[in-house]
Amino acid sequence: MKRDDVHKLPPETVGYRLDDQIGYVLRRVTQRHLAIFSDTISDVTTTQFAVLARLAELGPQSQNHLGRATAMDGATIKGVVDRLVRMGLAETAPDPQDRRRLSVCLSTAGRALFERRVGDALRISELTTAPLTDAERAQLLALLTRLT
Amino acid sequence: MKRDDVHKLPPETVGYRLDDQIGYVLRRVTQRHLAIFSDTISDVTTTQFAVLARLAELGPQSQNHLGRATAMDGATIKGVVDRLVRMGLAETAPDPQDRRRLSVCLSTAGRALFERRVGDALRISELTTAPLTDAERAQLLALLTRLT
DNA sequence: CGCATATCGTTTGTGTGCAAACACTGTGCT
DNA sequence: AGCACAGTGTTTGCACACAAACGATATGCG
Repeated sequence: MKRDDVHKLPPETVGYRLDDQIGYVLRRVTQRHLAIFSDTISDVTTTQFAVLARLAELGPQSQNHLGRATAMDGATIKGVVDRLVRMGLAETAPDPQDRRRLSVCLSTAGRALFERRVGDALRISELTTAPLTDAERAQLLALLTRLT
Repeated sequence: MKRDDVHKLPPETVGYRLDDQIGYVLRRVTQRHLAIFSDTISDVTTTQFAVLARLAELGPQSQNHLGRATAMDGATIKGVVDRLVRMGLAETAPDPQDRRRLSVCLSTAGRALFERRVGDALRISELTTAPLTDAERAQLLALLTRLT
């Protein structure tokens, strides 16, 4: 780095290594995880599966509430729900109690798909963390959860 | 969960908690990191900054090679480079040696921006991992790197 | 030399994600 | 009753991210 310094990196840039930045590493790990997911579960995406899981867990929800429960903003959850409805995995209905709300629930096919794939979903989490021991796995999850 | 089991979660779904799945946690941590980044550096996005950093580090690169060096596929790196060029932060030129290649390099403004923001970028990584101690920070990065 | 193969860049289509603006509905307060 | 305010859903615009298909160019091998 001292000699032949063609690109003239100034002193300020010393100490910055892209590969050590948490954001860059997060992006790369996410990429690998998404690849593992789509290799295993090809009918829905990660976010779509998250919505199915929450609906199975919580039952019918308003679209906005569902978005908060799955960490998606209004515009995003709308797109996801629209696609799930188009695929016949979810159904929507206006809420008679509150006419602002759009109630979202699983269809029979959606529930069946979720139950059929839950095992695969658990295996995907294991595959993603396969290079780690069980203890390290738990540690990683604990550390990441604190950054939420 | 035993009584009044309206949503009839079958035995298969026992043991699946969305909040414990590595993919879901990764997505949430990434969301928080992106928010911190754009609060601190508003002129470029995380991926754009990664490209600037690599160009500063490696010098002029072909577009495809630059994509591999920043973990982006061909379609993605093209979009990022196009936007950087439009913003005047990068420049492209045909490679005389290999006419398939499009050589990409930093502009003067691009280099200046990178040097001006490197300190902020480091601070963003610290802010993102602020809930952790230094030891935990290092541990997290080491664990994540093994999942690349 | 000529051809198979690989690489490079581009385009199109689909699916997240966020910000901002908008219309409509509910609620609380006066 | 009336009005301000908050919540809900929708739309638009921008920015990744990947798959697939395509044309152009390079390279290696017979």
